[in-house]
Amino acid sequence: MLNTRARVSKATVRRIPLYYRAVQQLQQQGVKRIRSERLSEIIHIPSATIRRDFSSFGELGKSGYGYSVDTLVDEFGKLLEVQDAENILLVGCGGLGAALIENNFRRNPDLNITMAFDIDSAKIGTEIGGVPVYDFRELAMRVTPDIKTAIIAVPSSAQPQVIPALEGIGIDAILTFAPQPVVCLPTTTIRYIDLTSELQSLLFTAHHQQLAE
Amino acid sequence: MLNTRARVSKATVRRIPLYYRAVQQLQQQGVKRIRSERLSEIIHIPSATIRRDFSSFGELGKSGYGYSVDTLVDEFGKLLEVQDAENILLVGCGGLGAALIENNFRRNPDLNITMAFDIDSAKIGTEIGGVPVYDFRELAMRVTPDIKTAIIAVPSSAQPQVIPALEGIGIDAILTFAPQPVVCLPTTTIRYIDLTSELQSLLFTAHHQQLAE
DNA sequence: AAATGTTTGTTAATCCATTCACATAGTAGC
DNA sequence: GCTACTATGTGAATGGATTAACAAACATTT
Repeated sequence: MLNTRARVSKATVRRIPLYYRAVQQLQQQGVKRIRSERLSEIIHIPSATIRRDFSSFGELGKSGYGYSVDTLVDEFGKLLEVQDAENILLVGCGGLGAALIENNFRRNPDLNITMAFDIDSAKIGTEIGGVPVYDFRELAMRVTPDIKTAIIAVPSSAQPQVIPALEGIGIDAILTFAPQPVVCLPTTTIRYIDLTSELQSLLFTAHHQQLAE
Repeated sequence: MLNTRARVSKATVRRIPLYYRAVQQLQQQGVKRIRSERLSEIIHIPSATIRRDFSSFGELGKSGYGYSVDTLVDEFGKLLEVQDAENILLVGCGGLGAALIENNFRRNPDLNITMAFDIDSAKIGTEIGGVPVYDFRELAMRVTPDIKTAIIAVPSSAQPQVIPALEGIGIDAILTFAPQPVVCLPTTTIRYIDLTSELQSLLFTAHHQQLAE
């Protein structure tokens, strides 16, 4: 069923989670079939974009019918590998880090923060939302080999020390909230979430919108 | 000095905060001039992109010299309007909301969360990091007219009630952590930060990278 | 002041993504 | 089974952003 390795564009990859979430909701509502036109209304992505995205994963739909919701849930689930849980470690148990642990992607049982690290001795040895907090200097000792993914919530200044340490223990996917751009191995996939930048560029757009309107 | 309203692309807008942060740091280090080539090494954006972005705000540089760091700090500061403080309200004082308030964009004195709202009576009336928490049902009563910006950190299911209420009191810029897409007024600028999607698409890329490599 | 070297700003080329529009293939009704 | 619909998947057109490459502008040195 999977397409002959048609290249999946980066823009499409960023939309997979949105598709997955939407079709999951439809499935829960008992909806059995969905047209691209109708899905477009729900998630606010043009129907042509939806059809092109979907077609890059194979011929998921049927002409004159639409898509089977169950099929879509299966296919996107496979793409996102939701069947086997992804264990994740988190570095930096300040306000943001602690909030992320508490939350722990509760809606997605396949995403688990299983351990956390900090250098603050007041936090080391404690638990946050059931997740143990270890000394970051014991990283290599504490980490289990199934963990390939890390979330970084440390101050920007500390990040340059954190990344190489993570790469040293086999982490190859990093989500970081420290905006400081950083050099990492070519095998490491890194993504930045920069809250200040998001807010500033949002404000820029909002304040300059009157010109466009 | 400002260019004759050359259109600023969306991609450029998203980079302004990065530029601003970088040139601020250079200024603090006492650096007086910077070439696009050198700046490129620092922020990992190609020098051609930097020059094109900068030129959309006017002729900021000088051939054979580069850019004056002070000039850049001034210009980007003006673009981001950092001189007058932006007061922000936050809705939803759960783990994430509380962490955002505690943090309160401390590095950027012009960004201030000045009040917060929740519907949990245990939180109403308290303070978080010096910011008062009010009853969301008193939104119209409590909000001051200088506030045009809101951050939403409520569960997705609650968001459809929150947005119209905010628009009703004059909010026109919204940053939300609830991924549920939502209809809002054409005058409202909204931006989503979807942590689960970011993580899922990161993992997709990381897991499928071996094919590309 | 002339010559040499440097770096911008921009034109042109390229790349990537979105959108249009429709032939094709399947559905639904009779 | 035949006819009338319907919605996909995709070639072609468009649009937006990035990158290459270089003429023009300025700095610096002699």
